[in-house]
Amino acid sequence: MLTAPAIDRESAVPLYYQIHLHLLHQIEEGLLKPGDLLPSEQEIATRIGVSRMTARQAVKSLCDAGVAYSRRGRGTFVSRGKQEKTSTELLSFTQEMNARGSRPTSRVISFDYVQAGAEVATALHLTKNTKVLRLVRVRMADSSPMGVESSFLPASLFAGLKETFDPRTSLYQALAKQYGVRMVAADEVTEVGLATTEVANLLAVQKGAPVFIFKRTSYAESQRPVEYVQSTYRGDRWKIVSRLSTSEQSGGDARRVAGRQLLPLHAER
Amino acid sequence: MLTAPAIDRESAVPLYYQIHLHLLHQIEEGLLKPGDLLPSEQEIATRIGVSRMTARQAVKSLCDAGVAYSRRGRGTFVSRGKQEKTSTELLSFTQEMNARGSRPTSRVISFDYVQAGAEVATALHLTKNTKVLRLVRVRMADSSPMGVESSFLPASLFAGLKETFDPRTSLYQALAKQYGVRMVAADEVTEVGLATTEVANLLAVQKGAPVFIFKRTSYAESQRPVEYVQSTYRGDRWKIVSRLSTSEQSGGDARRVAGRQLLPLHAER
DNA sequence: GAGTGGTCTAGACCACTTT
DNA sequence: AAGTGGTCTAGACCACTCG
Repeated sequence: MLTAPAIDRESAVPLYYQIHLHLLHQIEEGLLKPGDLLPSEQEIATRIGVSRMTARQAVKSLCDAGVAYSRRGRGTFVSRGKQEKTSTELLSFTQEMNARGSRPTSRVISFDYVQAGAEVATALHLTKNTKVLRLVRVRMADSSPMGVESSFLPASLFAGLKETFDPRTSLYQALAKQYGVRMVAADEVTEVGLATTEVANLLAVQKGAPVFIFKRTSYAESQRPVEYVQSTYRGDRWKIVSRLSTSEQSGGDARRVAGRQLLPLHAER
Repeated sequence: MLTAPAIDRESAVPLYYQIHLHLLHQIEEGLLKPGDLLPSEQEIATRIGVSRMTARQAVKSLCDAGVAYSRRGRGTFVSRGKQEKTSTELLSFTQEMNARGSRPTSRVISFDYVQAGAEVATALHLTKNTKVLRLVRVRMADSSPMGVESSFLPASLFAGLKETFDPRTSLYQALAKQYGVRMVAADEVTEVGLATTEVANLLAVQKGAPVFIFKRTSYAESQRPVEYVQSTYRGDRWKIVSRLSTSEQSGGDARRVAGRQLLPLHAER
């Protein structure tokens, strides 16, 4: 009933993406339920008055997002699973907490220059003892501590950052605005560990409590590593939610991760 | 030098995918290094003699795989990072270990019918106490225990499986062959925990050692949940490696996971 | 046989980046 | 101004699935 009026050819938003959003909206509203058949590419094309390639691009982007999946000769179906909010967000603490209605805050523990140790130097492709800027923050949700994050940045790349940056604000925004540095990729390693005495005090847990340990190296324009972050998050407050889907391309057993979320746990025990 | 001869128009392999493999090969061979510019879509099209849309599809599929990334007005660049083997495999214990040259084996602890508890019943959309088939295995690499996996399957869906299935072989292959059941998606939750006495004995670690806890629900044709797996993996032997890339589509701060691997750790401490 | 998604063509215009 | 990727068109043939 509201297929045609939902599309605006004058809009700056690409047609295929308008169709994408339109279908996604119908799924979120429950008009299309998991397992339901989406309109065929041909039907979308004729109903909305676009070429089939454009309709196809819209459907393809839904599949890429893990919201639907296609079967040759049969059609495209709505995937099952929590379509809670956007499903491909990840790991930005502030965004994540805002999306869940908690108030994210940070307590700055330290913001200073230190010499790179072996691990930091390797990650940032520096030589040991090179000067790096260190920012240690306790991440809190509604004044309850959730994790500790230590960020390391090459001091040479961001001259003056320590003087101009307010460590209570967004580091990523500051890097983009002041230095034109945009992150394009990151490698992240997740391990498990036990809370040390120091971390236990900061996070208000028992020493020896299980914790997530994240180590992330972020790259600008995929060339130079510009940030290394070590994070320790409370194991009793977080879980990682992944949505996996089988890879169709060129058959086989490979899988890919369609979406992933780091979620707070219900408070227990 | 070997652009044209690498493409075979008579092959059943799609043109765009042949081009994808061709470029990937050049990257793996080091002819194209991280940060290097790929040939433009127009150049690929004219050099190989395909339409630009086909060349574009090849480049797009490389970007989808996290191997490259595009910048409007500038070009498409090779991503940095480990292109070790295929980068989008995940979590199939047997594959993972084979790829790393370890010999994967399993020790079957139990293979029996049990009544679904609350957690299993919820995950499989059954009522509590429904009969389910349970398969508990210790996963080993070179005879060293790496994790414990408990699989639960609705008994009603797989009548006779207990009698015909050899629990030392691949469960997924058996489901596909005997019941025509193919998994299309899965939801996975990763938590951290401490080894219980029972798990500690099976995994040969100290009680209270940190462990990964995976809980995965797999769906057939994205409709019915057909398998629920609880896994406990040694925290001193595994890490999760994720490759993140910024999402381009319609600007914003969202990220997506391009690839993920569960890797064994070097034995330490 | 009718309908579906998968692939492919040969053009086109645009916004953006670099020279 | 030239080159790039982003989008879009209006067709086409194919392999596959289903009734």
